Amino acid sequence: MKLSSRTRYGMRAMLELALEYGKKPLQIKAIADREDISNKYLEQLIAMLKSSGLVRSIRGPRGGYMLARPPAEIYLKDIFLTLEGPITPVECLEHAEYCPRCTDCATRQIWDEIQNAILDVLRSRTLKDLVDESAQAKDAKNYQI
Amino acid sequence: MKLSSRTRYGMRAMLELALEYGKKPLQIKAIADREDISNKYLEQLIAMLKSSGLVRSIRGPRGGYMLARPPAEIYLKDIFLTLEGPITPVECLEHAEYCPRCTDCATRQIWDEIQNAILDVLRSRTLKDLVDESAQAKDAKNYQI
DNA sequence: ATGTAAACTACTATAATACTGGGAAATATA
DNA sequence: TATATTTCCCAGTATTATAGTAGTTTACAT
Repeated sequence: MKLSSRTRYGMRAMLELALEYGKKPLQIKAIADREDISNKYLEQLIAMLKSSGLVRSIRGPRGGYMLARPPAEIYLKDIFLTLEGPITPVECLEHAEYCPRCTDCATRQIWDEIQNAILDVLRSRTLKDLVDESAQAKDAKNYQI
Repeated sequence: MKLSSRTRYGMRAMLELALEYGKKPLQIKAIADREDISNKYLEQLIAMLKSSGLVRSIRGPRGGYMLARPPAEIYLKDIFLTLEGPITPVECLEHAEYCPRCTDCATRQIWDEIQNAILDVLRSRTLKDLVDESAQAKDAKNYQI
């Protein structure tokens, strides 16, 4: 039950874009450097986020990427689903054709609950929440010094 | 975010054992047949469950497997953790050494919440709950006919 | 003694992940 | 218009985990 690097990297990249929202476009290289992610790999992840409509891009010099909408309108669920794919612990949750195993149904309920528990977390938060938390964390750090 | 077959099979096998609790030991072959799981593969899964103390065995003819405790005392969390390993979406949740990425902290909170959401479901249920649900499902089916 | 069933060890195919590399297309700037 | 910059697109690869298979040994009820 580990998260793929795809999703971890992608989520962090989206947070970087959110922190820069309203300013100049952010280049792959800049994000990759800040987040210590392989340039080329990140490029592919951003492509996924772009094709799902979460990110826009500008080509050429001074180009880069930016969020397609304000951070407050981008739910973590959308980022997650784009990168990690559908959250379906078990096949028969999506394709509920005839289930030959009677004992499977009882376990299936559990997988269903888990799926919903995960989705609840991801639906309750937007990128703005992450931005705010980042700012708070930074403040707390500064006070410590 | 898919569940491994290991965990799906294992959970179903445990439910079979729970349904048979207090009766005669259940053989690998019987479970594998009922749940349509590879004999040899299931053998390995049961071995994991045995070494984590959830299952006992009797060798030789008329032997087989049985739950080590009553179904009501076996939490799904224990089965899950045995088969799926620790639920750690992100490394730094377990090994919280110095985290070099400030933006990672905000995302980390999310992974932590997800982890807890999953654990809450798995801690709230025992095998007995699954047995009861199975019985109910069977009843409902009989009424329909 | 015989057959049954668990226990142990080792091997293997497949698929997904996490990359790397090369070039083509767009575009701001000089 | 030339050039440098940056996205875009396509293809290849190493590593790893998963989901098995196979064969042999050990325990034990009859």
